[in-house]
Amino acid sequence: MSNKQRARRGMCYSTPSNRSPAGSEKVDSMEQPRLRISKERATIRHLVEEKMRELIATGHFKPGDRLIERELCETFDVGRTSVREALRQLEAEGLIRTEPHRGPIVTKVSFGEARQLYQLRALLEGFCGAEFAVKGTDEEHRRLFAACEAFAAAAEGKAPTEQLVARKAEFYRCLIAGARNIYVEDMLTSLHNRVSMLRATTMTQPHRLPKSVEEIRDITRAICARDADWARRASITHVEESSKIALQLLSDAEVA
Amino acid sequence: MSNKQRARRGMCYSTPSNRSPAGSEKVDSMEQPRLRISKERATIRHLVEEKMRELIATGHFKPGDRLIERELCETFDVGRTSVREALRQLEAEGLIRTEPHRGPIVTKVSFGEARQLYQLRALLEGFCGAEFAVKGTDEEHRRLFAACEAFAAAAEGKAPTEQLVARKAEFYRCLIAGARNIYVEDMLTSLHNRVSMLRATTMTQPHRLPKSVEEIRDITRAICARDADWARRASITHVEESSKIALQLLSDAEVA
DNA sequence: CGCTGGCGGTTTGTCTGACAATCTGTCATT
DNA sequence: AATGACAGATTGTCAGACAAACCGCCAGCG
Repeated sequence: MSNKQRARRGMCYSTPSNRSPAGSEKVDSMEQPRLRISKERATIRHLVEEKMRELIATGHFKPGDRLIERELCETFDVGRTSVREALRQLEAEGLIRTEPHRGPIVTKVSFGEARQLYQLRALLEGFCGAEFAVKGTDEEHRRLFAACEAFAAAAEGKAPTEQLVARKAEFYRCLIAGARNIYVEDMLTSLHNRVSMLRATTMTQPHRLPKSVEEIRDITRAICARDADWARRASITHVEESSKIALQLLSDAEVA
Repeated sequence: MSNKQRARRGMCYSTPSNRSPAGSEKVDSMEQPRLRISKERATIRHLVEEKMRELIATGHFKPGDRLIERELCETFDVGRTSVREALRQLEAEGLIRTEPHRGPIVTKVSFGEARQLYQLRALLEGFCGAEFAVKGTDEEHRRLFAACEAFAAAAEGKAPTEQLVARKAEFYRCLIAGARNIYVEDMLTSLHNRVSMLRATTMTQPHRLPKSVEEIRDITRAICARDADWARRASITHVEESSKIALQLLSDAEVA
């Protein structure tokens, strides 16, 4: 029960310890053309946070589930402090909801709310597309194009779902970054987190993949052509198309 | 130093305890025509949260200031637990920023970021305006109109700044609610919090008031006329106009 | 038979005290 | 003057404690 704890304590909350067994060569020397070594948030609370986000996104915790502090402490083998602070963060992100004195539950997104979610997402991604088209550097355009093709290749090559999700996430990272607006970035990331929660309940439907690929290619083409209006429309269309399917599945699920 | 603490503890964080001394009759029977008794978030961390939000918005804590846990504990006379959890919330809202082992500081918004902030705000408020115009009920329109006139009256009657701010906030509450989109609501609220932080550093400039009133009236007129496009443009214009002034002041302040 | 009210178990909200890890500024050493 | 080490301050985290609120259950009462 507590020997793991003992083990961890003493060396305390140091994540990056003994991950590279022998030396510390490749850790932080030459690498990173950018400024600052990778930020590597190593606090326990951040790890818990991230883990829980993942568990919610993958459906391990389902909407409506109660999250009991003590259980979480045992699961992650950390103290209540860290768990509670992570919960506050997730609460602010909207992934969980806390009723005073009843504890946190995974947020349940109703049909109407899902529609609102997609509506806002369309607005913001349309904005990103348009801004990217206008302000993006050639380098960013190249990167977007590469991400797009990587996703397409994975989709056409019947890659495992997990990889598809990763590639698509990468594409979005590029797209969102292109807007050069940190607030939009934050908010879209938050929205995407909630969408993946939805997706976990509705499951993905593979038959939309080809269309999805085509839509994403269209967005990419529009942006690379620096056509703001086309890019906006293409981005919006993509969100609307996927929202159609998702909402359909959701309403089915809600009845059942 | 700690007798206040002692005093509060023992009866602990019970706000409504022994308010009715003898019996427990009147506790929860008839009252509240609305559904649910007022939510009354009585947890300490919420109070701390709110207080700190206010202190940041009013400029008592200025961008760049370090917030030291122990000091906050003493200031509010609460434990570290509550303070830290409140900090996590504010961090997620973007009002403060925490560097892993250096503690939280009030977020500093650069000129470029401020521009991004206003840009996004224009997008979202334009959306609200348009949606409100289309979907708003007559009742909501009436309420918006009332809020608008209340603000105008306060502005023209040289009311104290505090009241002006309150009235304008009320107007925005109506406007934002009209979009019937909880996500937009959350995000705009968050953006507004950050804007008030900016405003605290740049101060308000009274000579813009008449124009501001006119812009808000225009928004209201457009919405009540159910003209979505007009409403969007009017909302965007209002944000852009105030952003001009704010950015001007900000760039002055940044040099100094 | 249905409702009321009390009882106990569970969980949260909060405080305290402790300690390692990290950061920062200062000061002595070279 | 640059460097490096030490001390003080602050955060990150844990464990333990306890009041308050919630929840389900069961008995008693009309």
